[in-house]
Amino acid sequence: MTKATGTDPRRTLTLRDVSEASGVSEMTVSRVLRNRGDVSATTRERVLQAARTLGYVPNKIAGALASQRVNLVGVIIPSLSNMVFPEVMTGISTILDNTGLQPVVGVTNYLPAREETVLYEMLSWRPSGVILAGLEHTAPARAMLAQAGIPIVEIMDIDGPVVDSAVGISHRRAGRQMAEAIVASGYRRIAFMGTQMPNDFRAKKRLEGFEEALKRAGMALVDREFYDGGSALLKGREMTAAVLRRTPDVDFLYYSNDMIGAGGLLYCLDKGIDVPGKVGLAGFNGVELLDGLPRRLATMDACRLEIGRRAAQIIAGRNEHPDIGPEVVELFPTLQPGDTIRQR
Amino acid sequence: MTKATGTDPRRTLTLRDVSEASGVSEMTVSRVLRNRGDVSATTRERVLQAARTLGYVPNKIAGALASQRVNLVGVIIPSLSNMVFPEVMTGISTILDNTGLQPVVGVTNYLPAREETVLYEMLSWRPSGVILAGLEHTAPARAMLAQAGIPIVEIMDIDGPVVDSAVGISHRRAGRQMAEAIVASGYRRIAFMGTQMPNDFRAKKRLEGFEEALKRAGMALVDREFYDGGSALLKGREMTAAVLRRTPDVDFLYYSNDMIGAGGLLYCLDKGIDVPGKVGLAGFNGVELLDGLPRRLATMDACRLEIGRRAAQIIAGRNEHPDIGPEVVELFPTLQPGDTIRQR
DNA sequence: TCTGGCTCCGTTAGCGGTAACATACCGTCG
DNA sequence: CGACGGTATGTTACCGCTAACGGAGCCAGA
Repeated sequence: MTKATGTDPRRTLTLRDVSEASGVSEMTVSRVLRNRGDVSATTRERVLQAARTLGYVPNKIAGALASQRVNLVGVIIPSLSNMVFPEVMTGISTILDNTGLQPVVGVTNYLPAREETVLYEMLSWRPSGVILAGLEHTAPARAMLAQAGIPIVEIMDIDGPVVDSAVGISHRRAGRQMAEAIVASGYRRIAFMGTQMPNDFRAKKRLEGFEEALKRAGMALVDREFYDGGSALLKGREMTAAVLRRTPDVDFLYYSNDMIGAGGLLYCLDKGIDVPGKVGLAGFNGVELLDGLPRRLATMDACRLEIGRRAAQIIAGRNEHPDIGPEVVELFPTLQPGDTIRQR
Repeated sequence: MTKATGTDPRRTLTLRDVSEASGVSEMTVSRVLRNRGDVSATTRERVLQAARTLGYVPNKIAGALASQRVNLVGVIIPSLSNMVFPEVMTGISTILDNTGLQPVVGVTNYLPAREETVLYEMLSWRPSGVILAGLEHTAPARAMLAQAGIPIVEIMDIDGPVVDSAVGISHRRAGRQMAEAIVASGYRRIAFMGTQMPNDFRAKKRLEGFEEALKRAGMALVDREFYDGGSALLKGREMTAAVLRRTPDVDFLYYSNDMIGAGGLLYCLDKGIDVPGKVGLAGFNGVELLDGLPRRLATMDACRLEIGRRAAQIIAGRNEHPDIGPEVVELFPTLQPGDTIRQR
């Protein structure tokens, strides 16, 4: 920012410039621009006129410092390329748009250390609240959250201890439910495919729940395959090919997300495999993409939009009424059997 | 933020708290925490120790106001659900990560009025630079950009007048190139499918370029179909079905983006249509998704990652050396014929 | 006429940092 | 031994805005 001397026309404008141009005090200008306090209609008009012709843009930095109020909400998510998170963002935005609050996104790439850094950066802007994905954080991050003195909402997951508020689903239960549905449909030789990522705790919990339910039914996974990086759709194809080759008598393929599931589905259809007769498939998430596939993949909706909305509501509510306490909201995903689990 | 009286342990900490805890002046603490100026190793250690145990998080609002420096870069994009933009974001992040600058995202939903609002909000935080998609802005937005006195980079498109700097491709040329390739492969009855969105100027320019090249070859589109909203993959199927029904002798389907193109491809394969023999297909963008499809859709890479990188480089460079002037960078997308244009 | 209560607007004192300058302390060298 | 330069720290004056309060002007009612 060029800081200029004297009458440089490109010097950044301040309230004082507007106040001089309109012949009132800075305070009155401030009041007009914030619609706060009583100002006569004529003065208001004169000030607005001056501000417009000058092209004045208020300095929120100074405003925030003086008022101790920052209309930002930090949102910390693992990734933007997952589609899941943009959708959560949409949910958050729809609510925040009516509140004067504004989301600011930070991305961690599933790295806890990065989450810590991003959180630190965000908190240093003194936001009105923080929404962050997951329950697993580094110890310093946890300490910062506890100290921050602002509403914190952990989203997506509720299987674990919560710092303050939380909105999410039980991934463990989701995995269990899917396993139960699969077993109930008569499938017996079940394989799993998913991401390698050690820090995708939610995928891990789903798998745990899944295996737990299998065990309870006296069964276990007959094969498993992991990937990391690359085009999920392609990886889904490749992993499916690998599993079918290695374990030809497999009769169900459970994918940790819909994208690789879709790849697997396309592969099976390519190969002329009878789906869901010979092999059943299921994914997780209910991504929009699935609607366009030749067959609807069985999946579970992760309530992403609703999670975003509820989280934003908690922040907005506690911002208005600071005496509201923390809250933990569990949402319940619905199983959508689609066309890739046989009905009995 | 709870503002507290007296010795409330949850009062937000300030430099003063750290300075008292470590027995030095606030200024010294400030120096330590910013790694600036000379501080003896012992004091430094003592200060850091105090800051850590207190859990002090600096207040960037105050810092920014005092130093007239804000390490934020505003990034304004039309949408997060397009995949194109997350990828641009990735490009931006990789560069900014090494500079101490931090991206802040704003989303416009392809609404010019919303872009204006978002821009105003961003500028009111006095960022070090702004990156925004497209060359089309409202008059007030354009005025704000011109006034801001910070580096501005318009990205994605270079077909038009630039406010300051720009990095992008010529969508008109891209459309033209694709048309030429299609015509050269012997296709003659070509249909177009794309979004309805009146504010997706880049898609519009591609179509213009496309039609222009057709015209030059003595041809014209034989059919066209638009959609808006919904699952792009599904819409691609539906539109393709509609076009094939309405214009059975069509021999090429040009899609404004790869997602609907993929839907169209899946539809054609479902129906057993000979691709690319009887009908050829092409999209635009080169999304990762395509790698997993049964056949590779012809497309053009829009250089998204590189656009993000170059834009960020411009901001970072001009931030370091304010005397560097504006710059317009044209990138050249490459046509990837894939398997859906017949080779001759 | 005076009081009280409005409406409208100005003054003052920060918010929590940092730039720029001042200062204390030390060793070195002419 | 005093002037000098470098290092390590403190002091002062803001940055641009807003909370809180104060005061002028005006009208109604006693």
